[in-house]
Amino acid sequence: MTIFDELKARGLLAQLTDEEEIKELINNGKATFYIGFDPTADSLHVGHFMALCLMKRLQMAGNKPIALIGGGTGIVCDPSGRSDMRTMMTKETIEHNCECFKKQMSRFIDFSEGKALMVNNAEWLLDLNYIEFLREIGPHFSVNRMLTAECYKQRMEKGLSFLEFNYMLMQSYDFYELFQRYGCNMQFGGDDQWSNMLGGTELIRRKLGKDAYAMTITLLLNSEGKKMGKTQKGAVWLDPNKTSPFEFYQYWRNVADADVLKCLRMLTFLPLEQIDEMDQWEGSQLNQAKEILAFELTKLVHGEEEAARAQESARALFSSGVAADMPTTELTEDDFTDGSIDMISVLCKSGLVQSRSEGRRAIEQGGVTLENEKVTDVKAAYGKDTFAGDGVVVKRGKKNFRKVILK
RNA sequence: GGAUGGAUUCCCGAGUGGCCAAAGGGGACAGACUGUAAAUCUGCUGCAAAUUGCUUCGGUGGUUCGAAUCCACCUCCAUCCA
Repeated sequence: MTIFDELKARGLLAQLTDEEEIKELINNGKATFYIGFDPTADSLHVGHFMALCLMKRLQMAGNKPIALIGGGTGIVCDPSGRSDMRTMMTKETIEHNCECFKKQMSRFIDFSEGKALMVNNAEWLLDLNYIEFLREIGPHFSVNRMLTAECYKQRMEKGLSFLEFNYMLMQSYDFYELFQRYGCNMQFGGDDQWSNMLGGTELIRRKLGKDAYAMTITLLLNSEGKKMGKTQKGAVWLDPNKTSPFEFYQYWRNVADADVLKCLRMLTFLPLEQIDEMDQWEGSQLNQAKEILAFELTKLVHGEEEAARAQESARALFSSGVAADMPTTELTEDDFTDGSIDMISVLCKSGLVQSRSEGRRAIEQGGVTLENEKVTDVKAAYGKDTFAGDGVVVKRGKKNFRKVILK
């Protein structure tokens, strides 16, 4: 199976400028392609993960990836797919974020011996001269055309600043620069980037009379049509300090039935035949598929050892309610008044609840257990001996565990 | 620069002097049912020393016994005109 057919079979491809040409290029390892990453946070998240996988897949097929970090574009905001304006970040923050991105990406992509490149568009964007830019690039963009682009259309309702409006020009200019500097002939990106990407290929054609290609990756949406990789706490990060391997594992372990197969296809490197086989599974058997998904992804991001640990913890927690390896909170002598501590304080200390009110509520609703015993009294209090030795397991709801131990 | 409309709790959105910690919906959280899924049902959703008290309706000041609500100024947003 060629790389192109595989990408297609995995459902990764959304829109392409020229299917035949692109097929030819990537199947023969002749593509030098880039994907842009906006440094909006100090860690990559699941949304970027798919792009990284794609880069890896194409690299394995002999193509050369360029990871473009938006150190320059990050200063303005991309209006695509968002309904309000992003808050502006300081240059220092952006630089810091770029550094973090670099480290994380090196884990996935082989940057040795020029097999891949990482560049920052701050290099050429920051020193641009406004008048020159207008003169060189401005004439090639029609405002009328731009306004018909879906991403701007939506923002016309809510308001769109000139700053954001320029994002397309900058992204197009990036492609133009990369084409000239590194012979970059293809751009990949999220499906919401389509119009920005087309801007680039057109700019190259108009300025240089050469062909360049663009291809978008299907956005990873769940069955409800929402972007995956988001939780109420925010994004699911690839940085283990921001999202622990266990939480990361649990996120995938808990995806809806309807989404498992799609995730397996799009995100893992498991052979398609194996995935097709799982497609036959039904009902509770799908639970196994979820375990596989969670394990595979955790392995890719955090390594096999961490993945195995997360899996073991999860299995133990959900079967017996105890696991060797789980988040632990240490209590000190000071936490005890008159030799005891009340349950609500324990919940707060362990971070299982945000406030005492929330803790009270959780107990009232029967959502709190200590060593698998339901806590029914809001005022329940415990002595030091309860937490001595190996400590106790405190549970809030079904999926929030914490070991609490006396130091 | 001018005119008009607007800013309410995580989000949408009602409230136009006291009965307002603020309707309704969404989301989140907890319980039941399950398979760590979905759907459904129930509860719950500012904080705390918890039948009470404290802080919150863009910001600052004012009127009033009493303000999310009235007045003044300011900030931001949208629409129209230039």
